Amino acid sequence: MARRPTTHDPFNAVAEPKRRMILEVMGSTERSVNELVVLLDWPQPMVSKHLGVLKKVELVKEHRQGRQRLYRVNMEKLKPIHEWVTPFEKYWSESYERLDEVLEILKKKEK
Amino acid sequence: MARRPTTHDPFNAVAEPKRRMILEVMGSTERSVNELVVLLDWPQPMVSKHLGVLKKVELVKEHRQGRQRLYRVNMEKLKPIHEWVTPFEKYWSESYERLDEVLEILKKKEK
DNA sequence: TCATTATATACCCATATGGGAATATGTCAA
DNA sequence: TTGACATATTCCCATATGGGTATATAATGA
Repeated sequence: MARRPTTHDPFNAVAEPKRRMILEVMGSTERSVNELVVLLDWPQPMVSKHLGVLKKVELVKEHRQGRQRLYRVNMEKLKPIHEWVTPFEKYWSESYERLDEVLEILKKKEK
Repeated sequence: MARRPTTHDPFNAVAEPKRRMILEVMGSTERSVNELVVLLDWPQPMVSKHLGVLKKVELVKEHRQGRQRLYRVNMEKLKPIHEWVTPFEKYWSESYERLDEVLEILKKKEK
């Protein structure tokens, strides 16, 4: 089996920095493709293609309006990423690092 | 340019579910390769190869001890992922969704 | 030295990638 | 109908992937 496609899930879709930038730039605002092209200063096909990936994993919702297509971030689909990474957060503090050392020392003393 | 290598950064490394599982299983505990092989019930080369990727992006630290190699999660490298996804969190609550609708209605009324 | 244990590496292959350029589709307005 | 605008799609290619199997490296103990 090869690497899983970028369209397989949000984790893969978001591994590409350009797609993260799109989500950042959009924020909570609905944007047309052209607005994004201007804001990001990328070629239009590039924006469309990345939006296509984001749409397939439902990280963005598309809404047609005349000849424009308006996109907005679907925050729900970012939840799993947040929920996966958050449990590790409790080990980040320096105090925890020190606690860890203390426990190691105590372990050795027990012997 | 092709897709960026899995070893390019933690975002790419963690896009693979098996590598996320390794980090979950390790938690805050130092583990030898064989312990992981037993805990995960995967072929040993598979574990080693995924650990190799995680090591290259420094998501794990390696510590040799006799013929064993002990690995532990390097929580620091997970921070950027947490920090990237967290700002979107404020838009997750239902109340915000409703607020958004209210604002849309107000906008229409202005016209 | 040799056998054993612990781990890493090499080889194979089908598959998707992202960028660029060109072109297609779709929708409006006159 | 025709042209202009907005967006999507197609074609190209070098490159890395993850799984499986086999083998290499490294460290230990007898």
